[in-house]
Amino acid sequence: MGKKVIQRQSLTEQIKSILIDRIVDGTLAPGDRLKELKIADEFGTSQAPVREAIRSLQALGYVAHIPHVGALIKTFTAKEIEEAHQVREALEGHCLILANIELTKLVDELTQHTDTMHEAMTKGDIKTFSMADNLFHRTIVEFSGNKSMLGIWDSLRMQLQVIATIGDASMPLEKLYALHPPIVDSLKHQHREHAGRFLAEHYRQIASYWNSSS
Amino acid sequence: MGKKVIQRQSLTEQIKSILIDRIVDGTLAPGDRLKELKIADEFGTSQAPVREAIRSLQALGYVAHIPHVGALIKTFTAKEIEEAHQVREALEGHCLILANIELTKLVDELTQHTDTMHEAMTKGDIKTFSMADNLFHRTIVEFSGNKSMLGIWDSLRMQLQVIATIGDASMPLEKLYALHPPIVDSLKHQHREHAGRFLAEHYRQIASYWNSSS
DNA sequence: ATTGCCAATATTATCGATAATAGATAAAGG
DNA sequence: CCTTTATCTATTATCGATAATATTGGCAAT
Repeated sequence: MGKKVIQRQSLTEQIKSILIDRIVDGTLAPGDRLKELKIADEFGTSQAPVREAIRSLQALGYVAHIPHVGALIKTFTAKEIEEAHQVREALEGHCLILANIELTKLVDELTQHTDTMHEAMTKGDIKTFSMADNLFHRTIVEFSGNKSMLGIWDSLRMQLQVIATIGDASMPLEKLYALHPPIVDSLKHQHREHAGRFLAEHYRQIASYWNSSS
Repeated sequence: MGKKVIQRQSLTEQIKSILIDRIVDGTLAPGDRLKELKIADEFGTSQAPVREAIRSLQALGYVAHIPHVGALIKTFTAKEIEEAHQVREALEGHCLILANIELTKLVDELTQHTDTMHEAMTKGDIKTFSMADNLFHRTIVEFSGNKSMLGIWDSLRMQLQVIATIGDASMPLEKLYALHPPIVDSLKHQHREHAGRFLAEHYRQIASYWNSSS
């Protein structure tokens, strides 16, 4: 005990997390410009820590920095979004088919998520559904035990968040839901190749919906 | 007369590329510490642009930043290196099997690289061999047309460079070379699934060598 | 109206200096 | 002799101010 409970976080870190919160919750929308002095003024700091915080955001893929112009919250083209989907498909597919994982436990956890999705679907609760959907796929990568891969998977959140929030581009929950149980069932029977194929089908469907509405 | 050769690159950018060069060519070795004022002094600038350049390096995965301590050139654990391999395998595998690519052209280019590898092998030119090997795999991802994926693939260069330079941990060139033609041949016969399997085998072999020597 | 230029303004990039912090070293106490 | 605490030092973190650059809006010429 007696350790300093007050973990003093650097200004940069504090500013960074506040800005991330704002980006994630939409207070700062894609295309918005982050003005260093304005933010510095708001937090009562100098320009330096704000500048650093913004650089960190750039590293995390939240903003794009243009010299002598500043940082803009990233906007993604339809192509970039599709590309991100493909990357996730590649990573998840590899984990399903080749990674060294405990299938039984994975099936248990995935089942939980499909259950949640099903419940949210009947209630029409899009937000909960999206979260469970997201967790479903993340869990697959998580179970591979490959932290680097999970980090990369996570780093694509910005690109794919768009779809989750802009509802009209996503398919009906029923269709979306239906793509998941086959994956779990295949795994339940140790048919990892099959699971991989269903996963590919899952992403193919999403892509076609996405393309038809963009 | 014309204007001076306008120095359109910011100090930050200039410092950044110099530091990257030094990291890549080994002048700055893993574990080395980057001292802001020392570097600033060397370049005759203030601390600020150096600091920013270092932040960029962090974003690119070259250094790890520890608060109030500074930036250290990244060192990777055996596990992280293995993880990076798996990520590349996942991405390349996806491109081979599922991406929409021009197989004929890909085969052409891959053949060029295997030829280069073969020649370097007979000469015992490890460096050229490594470069061709690297290009071989990069080409697979490049042909998918997925820029985001290629960016991620590239971002793993640091983790895998270690193996290329530390020769003793890599397998004999002959063995390493032999893993590539089967992939090209499968593609030549449109057997993309086969190619994928040979790719997996390729990475499996490398992993086992890596493990036995670490 | 449309284009190109220039001044005015807003904003980033850089500076030099100071404050805060971690790590090393020396001093004090058992 | 060892442990703990205080002091010193090297380095990062932050500051306020200035320089460099982009953007905006007005004005003139066509």
